[in-house]
Amino acid sequence: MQQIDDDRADARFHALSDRTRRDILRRVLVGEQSVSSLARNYSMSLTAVQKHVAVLERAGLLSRRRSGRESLARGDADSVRSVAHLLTELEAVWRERVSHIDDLLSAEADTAPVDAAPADSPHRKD
Amino acid sequence: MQQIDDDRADARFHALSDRTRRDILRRVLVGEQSVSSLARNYSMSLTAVQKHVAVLERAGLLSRRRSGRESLARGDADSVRSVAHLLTELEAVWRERVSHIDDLLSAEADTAPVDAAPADSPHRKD
DNA sequence: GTCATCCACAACCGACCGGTTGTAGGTTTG
DNA sequence: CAAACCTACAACCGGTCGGTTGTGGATGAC
Repeated sequence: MQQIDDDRADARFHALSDRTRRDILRRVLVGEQSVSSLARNYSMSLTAVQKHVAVLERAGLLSRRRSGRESLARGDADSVRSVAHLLTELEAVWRERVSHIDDLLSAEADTAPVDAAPADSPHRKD
Repeated sequence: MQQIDDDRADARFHALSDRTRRDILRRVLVGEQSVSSLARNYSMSLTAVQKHVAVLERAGLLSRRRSGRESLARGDADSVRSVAHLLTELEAVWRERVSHIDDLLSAEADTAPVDAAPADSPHRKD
């Protein structure tokens, strides 16, 4: 279960670690695009673009639907948001550390006499 | 210049695409850790952890400082935030598309008589 | 000084990545 | 129908990745 979350996170970050894939994702977030129309933007083979789209699809960052002979890709804004959320949680760990330091400081202030300035009003004499 | 931004984004997403590296980053965001103390948390060689730390350092997600015989790693919350910002920008592209659709809809509403239901109240007779 | 600890670096290995070419099948279009 | 187009997939190739072992050099503890 946790394993699967990690798998998904691995896949999403990996999918985002290529500039061509990020560009493709940007385009399909704006609107549905066929694989060939996407491929026309890049100086690589159609097969290469197909593979990039497949990587993004496996990561859940886009979905595809078949319309006649073409396969239309649409970006999934929710999954992009969920990756951003992972990073926010990471950064939150850091913020908690800061608040923990605050706790230590106020504990210090508790044990110390009230006259001792609690480190955020350093030299009031100025 | 744009190239360098892409290089950096590639490196950061790549660094984040491994669960061990994400865990290391979590730990060094809480507080400085030596490479060996980090390595004790994982069932892999010290050299492997060294390499993971090096990848995170090259991506700018952590920095190191030498203290005696040990090398202490500290997470860089700003760089984590900057990656989150990239994703927010991506998602913003999607939101702009939505607002563009809103524009189209209101333009339609302008040209159509007010009585014509604007496609989101399909059959009121029900 | 001796010994344990921490780190760096090189070499190697199997697996995966990003890209190519080639082949083939389904769908429009004329 | 034939021709053009869009996609799928297999096979291959050089390079990178994640991991290992081995060697060696600083630094700290006794």
